[in-house]
Amino acid sequence: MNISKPKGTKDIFFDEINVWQYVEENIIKVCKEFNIGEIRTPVFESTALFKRSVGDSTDIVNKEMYTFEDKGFRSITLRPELTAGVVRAYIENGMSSLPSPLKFWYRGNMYRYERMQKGRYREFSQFGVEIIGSDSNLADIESISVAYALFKRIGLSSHIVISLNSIGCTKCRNIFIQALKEYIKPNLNKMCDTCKVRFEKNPMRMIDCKEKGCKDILAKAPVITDYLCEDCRVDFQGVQNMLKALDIPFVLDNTIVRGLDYYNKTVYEITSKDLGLSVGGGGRYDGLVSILGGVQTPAVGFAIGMDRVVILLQQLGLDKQISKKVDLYFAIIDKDAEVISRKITSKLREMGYVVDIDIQRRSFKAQLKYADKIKARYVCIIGKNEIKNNTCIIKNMEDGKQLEVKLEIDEIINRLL
RNA sequence: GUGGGUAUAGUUCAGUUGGUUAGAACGCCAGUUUGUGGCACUGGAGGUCGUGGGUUCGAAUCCCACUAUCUACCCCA
Repeated sequence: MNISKPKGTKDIFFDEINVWQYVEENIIKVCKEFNIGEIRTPVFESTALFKRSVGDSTDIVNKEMYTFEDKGFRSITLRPELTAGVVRAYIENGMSSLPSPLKFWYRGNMYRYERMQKGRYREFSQFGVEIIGSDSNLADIESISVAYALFKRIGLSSHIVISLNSIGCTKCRNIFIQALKEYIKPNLNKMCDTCKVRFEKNPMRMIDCKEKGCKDILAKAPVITDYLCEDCRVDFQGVQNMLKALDIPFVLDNTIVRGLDYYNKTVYEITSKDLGLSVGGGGRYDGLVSILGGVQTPAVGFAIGMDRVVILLQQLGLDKQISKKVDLYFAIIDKDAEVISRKITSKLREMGYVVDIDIQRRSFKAQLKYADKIKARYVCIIGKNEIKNNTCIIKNMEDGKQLEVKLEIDEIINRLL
């Protein structure tokens, strides 16, 4: 083998794929319960879509996109996130004329050209929900509820923290930015280089700078929540009250500003204490639909990093509980049993049992050994004697006890517990 | 983009001051008498020593570059 997978990608199989499927199955269940429909959009989109939506000054657009020119000289980008694609689809398919609000969920691979690290890949998978058309904070609540319901369903709700903040509307945010800049200005030369650039281009992003010097200066900086206009303040307070009433735990964190430009009002990040990593985030993006050429439409959404959720499940040992088992393995010791055992096998499979069968004509001993290795709960043995008597032997692999029964579906099923 | 570590069998790793045919454990396959798994014993398969250069009579071992990987930044999911 001299060809290996591209940097930042991975192969998923065996135990790990079980964990992925476990999460995906629960996503489908939860979304169905919330009456959220799935949407699938292209893996690649026009580069302009992300430049306009995610924002020119963001790291994603500046240095992380997989962008290339196709044979028709179009600039194409592998999606680094999916909100932009969903909103594009919303506009392009005239969904504004559909009953509002619309709720979509998605699951797919995203691509960002980044240096690899724990839980960070160049091809990674996100699950997300977008609610388009409601300007009420009940929509914010709904989206947070979905995220929380999923974590609860997969047994992680006590391992995550929802950090909440409001970054206001355009009006009050601009007043805040003025105040922030005035405070920073005298100390600007002490700040890091990226902050100096952000001071001009995207002052909000200075707030979550991790640089020590910047942190010290920002510790006493004005706080966005003090500058919210009456509307935004009431809206944000309403979100908090509602979450409390619904017993969805959260903490307030005014350093959360999100790395994408399209957010406003309530934003949040979901982090794992065990991993020390963000596993998801979201918020309101009332301006995005109009930025992309649609009529002004309010919207909220979030995305969860599936890779990190899977890592979290594995790290907590929850993955072992969801490993899949084989109900019944057919050990065939006689050629005359090959057809009949296969007929029974397919009937059992149609009934939903997980059934495996020898496909190698190996020795009986080897077949039992194999059944043991794939963790078969029972083995059905059919050899010369059994064929002659029209019977089979059902062996319980846990206690080793076995019983001869008639070679009939019902008889076999009765032995499987 | 920046800093540090690592790279030998499917996996986890040994490999002496550079010296014949590169090892172990686990895993895999098979056998230990004819139809019974886990335990034990025996045997077998499996390695361009990450890639390419260089030093040397001789390189898994020393030097350089590249690549991959892990980790901390940056940022995020």
